[in-house]
Amino acid sequence: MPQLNGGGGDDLGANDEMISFKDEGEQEEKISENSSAERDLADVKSSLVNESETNQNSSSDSEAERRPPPRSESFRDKTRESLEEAAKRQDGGLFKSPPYPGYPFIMIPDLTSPYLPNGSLSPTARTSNKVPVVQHPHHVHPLTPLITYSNEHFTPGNPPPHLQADVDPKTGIPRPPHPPDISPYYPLSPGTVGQIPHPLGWLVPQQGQPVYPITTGGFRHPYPTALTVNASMSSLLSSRFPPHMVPPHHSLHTTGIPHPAIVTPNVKQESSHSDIGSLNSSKHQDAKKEEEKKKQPHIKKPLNAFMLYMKEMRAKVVAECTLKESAAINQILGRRWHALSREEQAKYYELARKERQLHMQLYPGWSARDNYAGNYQGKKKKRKREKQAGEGNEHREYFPNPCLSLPPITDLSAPKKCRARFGLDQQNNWCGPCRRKKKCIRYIQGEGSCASPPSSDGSLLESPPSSPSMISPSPSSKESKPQTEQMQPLSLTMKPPPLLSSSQHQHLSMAPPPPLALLDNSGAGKTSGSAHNGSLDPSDVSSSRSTGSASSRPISACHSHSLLPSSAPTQPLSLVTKSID
DNA sequence: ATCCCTTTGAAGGGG
DNA sequence: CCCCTTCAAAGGGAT
Repeated sequence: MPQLNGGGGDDLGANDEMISFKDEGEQEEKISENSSAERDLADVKSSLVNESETNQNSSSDSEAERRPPPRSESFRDKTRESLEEAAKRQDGGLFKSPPYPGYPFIMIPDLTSPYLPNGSLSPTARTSNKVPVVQHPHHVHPLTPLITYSNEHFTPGNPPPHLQADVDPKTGIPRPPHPPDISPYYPLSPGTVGQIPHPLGWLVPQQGQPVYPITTGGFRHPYPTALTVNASMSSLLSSRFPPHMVPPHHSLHTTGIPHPAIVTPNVKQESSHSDIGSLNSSKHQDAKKEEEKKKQPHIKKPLNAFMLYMKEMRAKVVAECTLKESAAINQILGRRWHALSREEQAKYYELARKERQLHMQLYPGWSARDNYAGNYQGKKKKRKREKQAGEGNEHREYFPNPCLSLPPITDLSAPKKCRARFGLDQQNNWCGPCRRKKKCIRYIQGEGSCASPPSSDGSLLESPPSSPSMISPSPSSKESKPQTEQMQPLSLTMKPPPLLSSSQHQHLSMAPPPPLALLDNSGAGKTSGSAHNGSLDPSDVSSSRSTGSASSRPISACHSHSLLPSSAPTQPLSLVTKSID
């Protein structure tokens, strides 16, 4: 470890990644210290971090490791600290047993450089060289092991015992998180059919062997830590790097398997067409081809935590709600996301972090900007959503789904956050916090329409969790969170549907009360709330995005009516939707 | 055939 | 530094 900075950082350590969780990254560190929640988080993270990392550290000298975004680094360092602590606390140490069930083995690849961008080794070679660590029982691509994410999915063969659980009872085959539904995070271009539809499929070194499998339940596997990642990355680099993007050395290995993130722009068969094309056009086409060549395949952005979560959960939601419309589903997912416990979210954040890291390594030169409309051929135009000022939101009640059955809150009276109410165009009218992407004062306070009735609306079922931050005044409360996971499903499940009314209540009842959250609330306000753990506080997050949340969220409707006690008022209710009444 | 919708998070750019 | 915009997934709906 590069220096753990010692103890100093314990607390902070936890935070680092937390940033993601926190809405603004504000403060809180201090507060959090005490909170057990933090610890939990820290633990989680620690768990996430693989020991290997520590090992790596030793090797850390290599810059490669550091290469990763500063953030990550900081994160690591911090995490390490936290990790260490956690380790002490938990196992006493290393993850003797995998923190997460899914974690089959620990890889301890040799970081030394192979992967480094500079490095030019062939993956295989590297792996071979490297530290053995545990290998996957079955035939896994050598590289695969490197990535600890989860093996489950891939393992065609037999999953490790602990993994068994994930195995689909029916088939007996280890199943991917959400079976059929989930598509690889990075869909491959049509041509690449062979690829595995695994959420993190693109990580898979070779077909069938996804590197980052996601478990159904959520990512239960410990994330390998940078180490593994690096290793995996290196392998990936060598194997998948798009030539153009790849530094010379990397180009060496081309499996030919496109990285999920890489999408060939509509390219599709144009090239072939061109071939076919008449001579006349040949010139033209040639030109085109060349251009295309120039144009690099479209490399997609790495998925963020929420996107990963969506991928994983979408199928469930669809099944539960029978909805198909993505917009509606996404709303639900958004709520569920907020409902997730910190731990759960942490998993996704961690995973996302890794993805970003990997992505960076794979495509060093890539910039999100590259994907902006027009920057690459594939993309057509940007969708600009300029919703006209006020209008947009208000009306927009996009609510197709019965599950969501809540009445769209179309009318003005409906409480909305400034962004929703006024729209982007009229930001002048927004309250300060909204402008800053913070919690809407008006909305919360209840000024005008903003005020909150919404909170009341039961929609909160899920929300409770969402606002955990608010809620939990006491650290202990945090612990309660776990429920959320279980709960989640409930919340959404509305199958009965459309007419849930009575049933809804039931669900509601089932739904986890907002246990955590409500209490604390705002006072602490965002600061405090979020603060405690920093990162995870969903509420903050939501708040940050004043946008939609405030506005009606039909979804919640699914369940119901509000459980929330008025107590919560201060909180942003972002999640709350209008009650059916 | 495209874009929109919807969600959260990340990143880039402008002021 | 703050804020805004765009994109990532996804699939029905709208244009």
